[in-house]
Amino acid sequence: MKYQAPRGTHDQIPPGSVAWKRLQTVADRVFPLYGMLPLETPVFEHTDLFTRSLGEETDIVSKEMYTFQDRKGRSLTLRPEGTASAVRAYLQGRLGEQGFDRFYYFGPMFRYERPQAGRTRQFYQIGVELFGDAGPSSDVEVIESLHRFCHELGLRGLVVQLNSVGCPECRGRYVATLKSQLAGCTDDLCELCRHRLNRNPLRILDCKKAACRERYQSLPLLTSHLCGPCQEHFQGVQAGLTSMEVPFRLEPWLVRGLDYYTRTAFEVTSEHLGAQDALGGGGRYDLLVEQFGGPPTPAVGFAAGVERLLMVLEKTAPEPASPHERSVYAAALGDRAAAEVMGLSRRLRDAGIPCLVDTGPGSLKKKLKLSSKLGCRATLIVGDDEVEARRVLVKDMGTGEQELIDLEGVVNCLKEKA
RNA sequence: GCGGGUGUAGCUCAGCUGGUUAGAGCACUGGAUUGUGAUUCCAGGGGUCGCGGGUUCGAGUCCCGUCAUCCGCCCCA
Repeated sequence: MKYQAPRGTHDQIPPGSVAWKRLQTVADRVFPLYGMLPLETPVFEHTDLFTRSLGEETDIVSKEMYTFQDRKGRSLTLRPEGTASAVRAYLQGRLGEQGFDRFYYFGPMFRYERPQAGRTRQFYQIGVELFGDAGPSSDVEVIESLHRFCHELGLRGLVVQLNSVGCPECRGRYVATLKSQLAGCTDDLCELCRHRLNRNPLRILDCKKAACRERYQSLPLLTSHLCGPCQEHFQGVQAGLTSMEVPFRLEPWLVRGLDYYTRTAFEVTSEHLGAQDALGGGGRYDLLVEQFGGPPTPAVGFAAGVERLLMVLEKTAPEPASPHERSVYAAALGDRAAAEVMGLSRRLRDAGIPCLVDTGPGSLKKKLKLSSKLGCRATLIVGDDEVEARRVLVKDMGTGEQELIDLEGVVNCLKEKA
């Protein structure tokens, strides 16, 4: 074959594309339950939008962005995440002024990384963003919507990992103590952590190396350094989750990678995913809207990885039914039958019954084989005899039983069986 | 960005230290059944051995490069 999809990209093709579409259908049902409305933004934006909101020091900005110049020399970037675009669209469309302040989105994101299990260069996220409410109930709604969505998809046993990263004031004070406490023992830290200590001190808490983790055991927790209002908010989120029966676990070391997060940070992981185990995550970003030049507007949201959700589903959920389980296979034998079958298929579709028409030259054996392989629930057999008698032979592909039905009665017969 | 594994039929893979026409299972096509699938039996089609170069009398097999993929690190969805 001459061409293949670029590195780190994938087609969504049958049979997997059926589950892919189903996930979108579930999303379209679940998120509107929270008053969230669909939001779609361009897949590319001005590069500044991302560098300024995510933070120059983050991995995404420093080494993972698909940045290019257009023909007029403007620097554009394929979006690596959805929140920055959502905030931009929220402000540009003056949505807040119209009372639109909760949204959900589904679409591709792009990061230039080395592909591996659960990581591709183009991947899809489904996410929500809530604007304008500073109170903990928004955090709870966002987290509960993610939990409900996963549950509706068929994922079980997921636990939300929860933390608070405070606000600039209390986090700043905490980072200062962190630095002073570690200043004397930088030699004990891994190379990466020494680097982090200067660039992005909070991230050292996230270090996976056993030696570092042990060293950090004795450090004070960020959550015990929260200022009064942040502490109160954090408590409120926990109380809300408890009363909404969303299972969560406090994870004091959880630090989200992007600069814009304030207060609530959370993540959902799965043990079925290997090294890339994050299914979704999010948090509060109370300062981002203002930073973009909008009015002070608190906000909270999450993003989940579509491919990863489906990977876990595939490993844990029962085998999905055939994509054609509701369909009927209409097999015509001969030209006269073909005309009859075409008319019949129209009436079936009018009645909402999916119908695969086969008026080709193959033998009945071949047609039945295909019907069986595709998993159709029934095969309608129409040959010269049936045309003559104004009847259709309806064969149930599960039981093998077949029955001659009046042409006029076929639709009703199949409706009853469905 | 770093380290390692793999690439042979549509799919899953076998192919010993280099040696003649590269195999199996499943799938596909045809037949036993000229109108009956998911079980059986028989026959058949299908391969630039990822791609490019090198070593050799000879390369699927060895070497180099390249592309893709997988696993780990980093990070995240």
